[in-house]
Amino acid sequence: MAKKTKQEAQETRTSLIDAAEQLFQQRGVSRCSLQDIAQAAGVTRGAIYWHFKDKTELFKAMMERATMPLEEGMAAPEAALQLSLAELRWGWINVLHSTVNNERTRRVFDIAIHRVEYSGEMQGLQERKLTSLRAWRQQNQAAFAHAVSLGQLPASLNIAAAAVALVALVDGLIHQWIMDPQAFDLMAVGQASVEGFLNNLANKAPPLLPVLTDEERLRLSRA
Amino acid sequence: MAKKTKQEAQETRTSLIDAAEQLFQQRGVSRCSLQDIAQAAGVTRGAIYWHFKDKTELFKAMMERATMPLEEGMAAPEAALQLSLAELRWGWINVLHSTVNNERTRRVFDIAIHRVEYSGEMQGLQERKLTSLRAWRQQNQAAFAHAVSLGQLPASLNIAAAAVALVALVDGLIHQWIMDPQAFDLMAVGQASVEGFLNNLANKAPPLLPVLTDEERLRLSRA
DNA sequence: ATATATACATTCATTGGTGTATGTATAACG
DNA sequence: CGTTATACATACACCAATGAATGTATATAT
Repeated sequence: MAKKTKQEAQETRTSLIDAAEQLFQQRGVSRCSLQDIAQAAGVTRGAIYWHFKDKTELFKAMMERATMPLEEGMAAPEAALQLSLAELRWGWINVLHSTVNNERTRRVFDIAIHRVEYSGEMQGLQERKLTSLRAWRQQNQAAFAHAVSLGQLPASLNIAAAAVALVALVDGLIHQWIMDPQAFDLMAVGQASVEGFLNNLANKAPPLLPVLTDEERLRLSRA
Repeated sequence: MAKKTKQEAQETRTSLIDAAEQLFQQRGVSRCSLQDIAQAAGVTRGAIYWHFKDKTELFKAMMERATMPLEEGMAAPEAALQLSLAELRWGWINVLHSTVNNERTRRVFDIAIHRVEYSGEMQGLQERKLTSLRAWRQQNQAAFAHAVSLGQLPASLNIAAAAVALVALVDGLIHQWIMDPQAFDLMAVGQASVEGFLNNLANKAPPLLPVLTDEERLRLSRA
C-alpha cells in the first residue's frame, strides 16, 4: 500500500491507541492480540510494529495519553509546600470529576485496575504507579504541614498517617465506583468524604468508641 | 507412574495450589503456564488436569482457599442488623490484621489486585468480588442505621454515603500497603483511620473549609 | 484375589500469537 | 525531478501453550 501523509500517519497512530483502549478494556490486555487491535483500527500488524516497538510500548503510550492531563493537575513539588487545604481539596475534586466525566479517563482507570497484569514487561508500570502514589502522599503531607504551621490544624496531628488515609479514601472511592458505578454518586460522596475528612482533622472530639484494650490486641496477635 | 493414596493425592492438590500461588504472584497469572506450575510442584501437567478442569478452576480454588476465612469473618446478614459500631470496628481491624500477618492472605491480595486480568473466563471472579463489596457496604450501612436508632449517631447522617466511604478507606489502605508495604504501618494507620472515621461521624463540627460555591462547580463542569 | 477405579505421566496434534524480513507505492525533500 | 526515507502491507518462520488421547501402576473395593 501507499505511503501516507505525516498527518495521516498520526491519525493511524491515534486510531491504533483508540482501538487498543477499547479492546484492552473489553478483553483484557493479554487476551487481545496485535492482530485484533490492528483489525479494529482498520490496518494490519505492520502498522503497529511501525509505530510501536511491541504491545508493551503501545500500552504505555495509551496510558500516558490518558494520565498526562491528570499528572499535570498535580502541583509541582515546590508549589506543594505552600498548598492550602482548599487547594488540596480542589485537586482531589478535580480527579474525581475527570473520573466521572472523562470517558477516556474512566476506561483507562478500568484497564489499569482490572484488565492488566503488572508482571514481566509491565513491571515498570507498577513502579511508575508507585512513584505517582508517593507523590500524591507527599503533596498531601506537605499541605498538612503547611496548615499546621498556620495553626489551621493541631500540631498533634500525625500528618504522615493523615496523608496516607486521604489517598486511601479517594483511591478506594474511585476503585469502588469503577467496579460499581451505579451504586453511588462519586462526585457527591467523594466531595462529602474529602471535605468531612479535612474538617475532622481539625477537631479533637471525645472518642465515641473505647480505645482497643491491650487484652483485645493480644487476642488478635494470637489469632 | 503409580497411583497415590487418597491422602497423597490431597497433598499433591495442595502443593499444586501452593505452587500456583507462588508463580501467579511472581510472573502473573496469564504469564505462567500449567507446565511451570506442575514443574514447581514436582509433577506434570497431567496432575493438574486431573485435579482441575483448567487454569481458571485452579485459580478459583486458590482464591477460595485464601478468602474463605475472611468471608467467615463477615457477619451473617441478619446479625449485621444488630451490629454495634465497636463490632464493626473489630471486623475491619481483623481484616487489616490478617492482611499484615497472614502471608497467604497478603500474597493472594497481591495476586487479585495486580497479577490477574478480570476478563474472559475470569469475568466471573470480578462479579464475585462485586458481590462481596456490596455485602461489606451493606454491613456497614446496617451498623450505622442501628447506631442511629440508638442515638449514637445523628439522624442527619447519610448512612449510605458513610458506608461507601468506610469501605473505600479500608480498601484504599490495603491497596496502598500492598503496593508499598514499607511506606507505613498498616495496623497503626488503619486502626487510627477507622476509629477516627467512626468517631467523626458523631460530631458536627463547624466546617474548616468553605463549601464549594456554585460558581466553582460550574467551572468544573465546563473544564 | 480379582476387578475396577484412581492418580497421575507421557505423547501428540493443533493453534494462536509473535517477531522479523521483505515488498512497495508514495510523500517529502533538495 | 530524481532520490530517499516513509508508512505501511504481506509473507514467513517459529514457538510456547493448550487440551485431549492414551498409557500404566497401584490403591481400593468386593
